[in-house]
Amino acid sequence: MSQPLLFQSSDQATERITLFADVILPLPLPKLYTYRVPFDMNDDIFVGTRVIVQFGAKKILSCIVADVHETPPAGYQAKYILEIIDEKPVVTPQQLKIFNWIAEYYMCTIGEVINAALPSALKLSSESRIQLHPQFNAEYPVYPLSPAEEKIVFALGQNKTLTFTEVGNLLQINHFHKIIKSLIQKEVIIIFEEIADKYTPKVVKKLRLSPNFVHEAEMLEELMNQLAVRPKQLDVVLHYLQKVPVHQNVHLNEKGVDKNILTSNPHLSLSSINALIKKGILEQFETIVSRFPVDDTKPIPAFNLSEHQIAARDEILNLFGSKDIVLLHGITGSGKTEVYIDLIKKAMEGGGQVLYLLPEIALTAQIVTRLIKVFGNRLGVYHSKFSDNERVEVWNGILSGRFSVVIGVRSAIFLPFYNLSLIIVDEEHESSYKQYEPAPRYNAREVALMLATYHKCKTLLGSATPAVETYYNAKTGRWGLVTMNKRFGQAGLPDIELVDTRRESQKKTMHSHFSQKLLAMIESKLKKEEQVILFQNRRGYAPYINCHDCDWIPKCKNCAVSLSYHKYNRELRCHYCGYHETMPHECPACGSAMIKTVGFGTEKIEDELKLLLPEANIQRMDLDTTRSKNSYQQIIADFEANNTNVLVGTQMVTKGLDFENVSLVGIINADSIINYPDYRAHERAYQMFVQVSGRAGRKGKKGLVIIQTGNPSQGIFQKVMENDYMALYEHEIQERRKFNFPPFMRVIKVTVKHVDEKLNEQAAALLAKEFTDRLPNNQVLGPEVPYIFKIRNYFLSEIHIKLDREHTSLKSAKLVIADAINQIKFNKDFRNIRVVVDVDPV
DNA sequence: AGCACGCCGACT
DNA sequence: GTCGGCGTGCTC
Repeated sequence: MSQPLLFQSSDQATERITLFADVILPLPLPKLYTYRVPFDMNDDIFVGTRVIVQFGAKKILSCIVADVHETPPAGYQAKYILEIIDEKPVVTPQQLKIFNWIAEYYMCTIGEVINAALPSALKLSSESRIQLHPQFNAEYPVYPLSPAEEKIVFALGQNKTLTFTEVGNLLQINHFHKIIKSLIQKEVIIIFEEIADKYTPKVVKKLRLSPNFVHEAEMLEELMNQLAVRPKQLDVVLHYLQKVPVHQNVHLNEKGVDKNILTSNPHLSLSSINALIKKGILEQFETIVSRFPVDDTKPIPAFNLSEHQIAARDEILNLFGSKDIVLLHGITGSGKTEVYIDLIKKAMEGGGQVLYLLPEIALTAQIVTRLIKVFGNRLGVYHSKFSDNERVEVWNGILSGRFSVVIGVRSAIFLPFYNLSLIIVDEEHESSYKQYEPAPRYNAREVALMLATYHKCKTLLGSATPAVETYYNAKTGRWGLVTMNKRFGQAGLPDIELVDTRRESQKKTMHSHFSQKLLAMIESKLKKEEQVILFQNRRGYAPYINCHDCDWIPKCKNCAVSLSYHKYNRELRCHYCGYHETMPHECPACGSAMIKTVGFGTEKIEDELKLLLPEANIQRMDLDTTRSKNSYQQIIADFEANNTNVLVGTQMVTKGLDFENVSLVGIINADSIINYPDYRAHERAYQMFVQVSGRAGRKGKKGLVIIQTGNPSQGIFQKVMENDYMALYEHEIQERRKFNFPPFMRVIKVTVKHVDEKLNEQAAALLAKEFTDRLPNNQVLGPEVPYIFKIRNYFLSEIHIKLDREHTSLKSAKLVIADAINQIKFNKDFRNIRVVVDVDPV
């Protein structure tokens, strides 16, 4: 790693060079801002450190130093940097390069990238607070105060300072701004900005013997004699000495013992412990500890790779000799994870860092536990459900070299690696690697590849069902390709059976959403005490409800969608903006009580199955049941412990989980997965079917998959049942070529939003025309009104630009697009349009 | 992104 | 006649 630039050595400090720093503010601003470095900070300012500046009239913010130079800005007076937060950079030079690349490639600002990249505890921002005016005398106010003002003055007397939100809570009203204004005028209070450090280290209370008793052996002995009359206290000291053998090594006493080890011991009395502290025999102190417990005792256990795994690993290593990127195409259950682990070990032996990316829903406790067993405390985990303090510790742990492997979700690509030697992108085809809202709309897989080129390291992409673009690159020889098509262990691939729900409906053998066949199989598996997973790719109870008499359908008032019915709280809810209302008892349009639900989600499946199989223990796992960290763990633990017989869920049940006792997987409604208006619909459906099927029958037992569909003759099922990825790929790549989709063209989606439908339409049409005129060698499609044409009261139009790389440079095309968008805002009718650019949308 | 300045409707 | 709505423009 290159060292942070020292711009001036301390012995030259007397020369008083005037320095300026260009900083990146964590805001969507198009450029950097230049601040002046106070002379006394000249020796401490480095690229990548955080500094505190005032931005605007009052806001105080932390930002990242991107450059330090001696060029005074022209045309304005630079403000001074107020403070330098970090002694050493928290952002590495490689990161700044990558961040700039992301901003350019995904057409957003560097500030937006920084904002997404830094854990929020590293982003400090001031908050306005009020306190009493130093000259204010509560006994003799100069001006009379209103009751509300009195209340604030009283609270300030107690609390010294208040934030605006605290004032709001205190007065129980929203319009408190004028009250504050009035208090300032009356010179009762003053406003100031306070910036608080958000990262709080974890502190534990510890106990040790007072130094008096350990310096000399006699003292300790004497203490024991003294305590002979206090057997309970003696007991505590003896326990302490057992944990900390001070008599063997005096220096052990310094580190003491965790207080709760003594206090939580049921054989020791709390009051005796406190008495010893009071008497000064024990001394209490605090230390800062890691949130990731250090455990050096675990050796890296050896495990044996199978013949096929060794072959795959060697092939990958061999290909890395000539290629920087290798695709590992391994069927579900072929044991890709062990290959990854082996490669990670090898990379670590060379002293490099490793990044192992997984999609959010695949980063489960199961995989983490497995990796901890191998890598112990050298493994950092970066997950969105982690607290901010934990994220900061991972961030710092990488900077300090404590962690050399990180397993993480897409945002882990932002971490401050300085010496990557391997990146693994598992489930490479997953669309959740792409962030859609807010900017940066990046794809972590693509950023990972760029990260690898900056670090000159290798990338391994892994999937059972690679994205068509990825496979194309591998097949054409640009990237390496390694295939694993044997399942690890004895188990073969599961049997897959189709059930024609349309025919069963005609025969009247459907039990609501369950075919005769599926229901019978569930019952038979449960009888054998085996477990079942049911997959339904839609949460809630029903996607909409409908009045039987007048056809009324409740719609969201902010979005062009019908409201989904959630039964557990009798609520109608919009999945786009969160708007919700209670489920009406009768139709508000005609008064009829005949309201029926249409379609179904996981909640309804769970509900109906409980009626059909009252004996079975059924659990549901979807976004609604896993909102909190523990609920997710609980559902998994219950299923693992066999307390649950049937698990009903969305995509969440399909990834990262291995359950040994699952012998049946049911896909309730395959058609809802296939019939999607998108060029990737088939690819995605195939990936999902294969992924779900992979949950059936691991470890020796052959599993069964039942797919329910109203149209079993569709070609995709044949490919799924025969596990024929190649057929899927060949079909898809031809379609892509024929209709000019990636990888043959680059797609940029431009969405125009406006509260006024007409203006939105006009602006989009104008923009599309501008694109067409200025990008003559490329295809501009639209504007089109999307299926959901209004979200959060904004009307939408979409323009798709397909860039032909043969004729246009991506870079210049993006400049043209950005310029056209800026141009259109000069027209004052269109000043209020919002334009969202999505590069490589998924 | 905030925040301040600035011009048009419903209240004392 | 004022308060206060949020449109618009700026922040080194």
